[in-house]
Amino acid sequence: MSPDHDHPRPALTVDCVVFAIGDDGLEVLLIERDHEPFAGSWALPGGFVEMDENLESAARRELEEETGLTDVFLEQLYTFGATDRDPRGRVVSVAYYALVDRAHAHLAADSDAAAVDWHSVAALPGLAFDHREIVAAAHERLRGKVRYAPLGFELLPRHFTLTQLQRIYEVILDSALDKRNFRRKILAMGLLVDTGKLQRGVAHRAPRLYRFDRRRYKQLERDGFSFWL
Amino acid sequence: MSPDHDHPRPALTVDCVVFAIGDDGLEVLLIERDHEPFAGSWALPGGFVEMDENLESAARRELEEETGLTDVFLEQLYTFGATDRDPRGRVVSVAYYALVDRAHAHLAADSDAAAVDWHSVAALPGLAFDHREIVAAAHERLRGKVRYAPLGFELLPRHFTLTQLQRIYEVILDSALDKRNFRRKILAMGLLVDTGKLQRGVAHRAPRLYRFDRRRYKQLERDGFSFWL
DNA sequence: CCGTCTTAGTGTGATGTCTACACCTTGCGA
DNA sequence: TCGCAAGGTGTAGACATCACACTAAGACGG
Repeated sequence: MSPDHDHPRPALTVDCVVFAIGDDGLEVLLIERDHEPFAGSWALPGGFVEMDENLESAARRELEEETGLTDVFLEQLYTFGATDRDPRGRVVSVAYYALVDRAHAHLAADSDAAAVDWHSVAALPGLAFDHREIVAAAHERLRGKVRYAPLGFELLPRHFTLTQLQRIYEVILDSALDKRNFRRKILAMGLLVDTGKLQRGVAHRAPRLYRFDRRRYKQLERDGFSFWL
Repeated sequence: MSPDHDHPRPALTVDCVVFAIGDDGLEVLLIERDHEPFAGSWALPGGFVEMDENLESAARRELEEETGLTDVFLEQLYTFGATDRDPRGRVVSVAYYALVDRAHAHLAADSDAAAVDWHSVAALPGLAFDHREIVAAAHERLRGKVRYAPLGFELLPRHFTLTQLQRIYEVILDSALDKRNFRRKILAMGLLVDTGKLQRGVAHRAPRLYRFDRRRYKQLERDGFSFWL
């Protein structure tokens, strides 16, 4: 029994805005489209939702198929449904954004795409569909949410230095932060654990490595604590 | 040319969580369903998206058809797509939340609904589909966002007293606020204009009426100001 | 092995923000 | 005109934020 058997339905897709921090600041993962429409253009990884999978599963599946990425931080962003956003007809797209550690994200282009690559958010190429608008919405969400949710850690490896973490915030918030104030504040939250290890192989004094204590964060959150940078 | 002509599509609906402040605190507008599934249950106003309307238009249309409400503050909340959320088959729903002034919202039940009425969020009846989950998500969004966006004003008439405004925040944040501190802070933002009028017909000293200066807010926002309560 | 280079790591004082708190004023209605 | 109920107002102490500069340690090259 169909809910509206005599009723035409929009097609439903998911799209993923994958962010990472690179040498050029904030970057987004794009694929080069192989097929029409917009063959040859860069676009967000994504595709049609299957009938037997929920939306987040569809986003994760498409992401893995088109870029090789798995086990990433992924959160629903917004649903885009302008009637003219796809030249093929009515297509509504549920957009997600993901955060990954660029250095540890090993990419694998898929048959549907000619290429997969990182692009600086500050200098995007022309994008297919309304994908530029989707990236802009994701960027804004990231800027807003990074201050009150522990998102920064998702862009780093499990063990990281405070300087690396500070750089994440400086890139996302697009402003310089004071080293001493930053360290004091972030350590005062009690969410970072000193692993006791030092970063090796750098041509200067070796910095301490920390990790984010997710368990403790969830605990504190339940008790009414809120992350604030 | 269909984007996926041989591909089955989920049905697509919109649902609206309409909030207002009533005597019992935060309230939500529900309709009593006339038809199966869930005939007789309370549910959120909503319905199927037409092929030639965008998502927000669909939400506004359904809201007007089922409750009579027009010109409300409306913002997209989240898209719910669990495969089993509708017993009729695969239905994905884009949820919106709306804020209205309960005193000035004149309701008109529609043919699709046996009744339309306000219900305290603290004591909801059993709801159809996953609508309880949707209300919970909307409630959480409202609690979070009311602190950094000027949403409170949407729940009041154009002209309001500071005590009315304070009550809005107390109800939503579920905590008592200090009168002097609240007034100082909210007036310091420079977003309220004293209309020069007084509220009449109350059995005590007549309070001043203010209005929210939307134009000035947009101006300040562009200049990097951010609302904060 | 010594010097140089580069980033790590650390404390304080001044300034602004937040919090807690109590009383007089005003308008209405009895 | 008296009582009632909410309106409207200031200050001091605690706390958080900001600006700011030097020494420490490790790597590398000569």
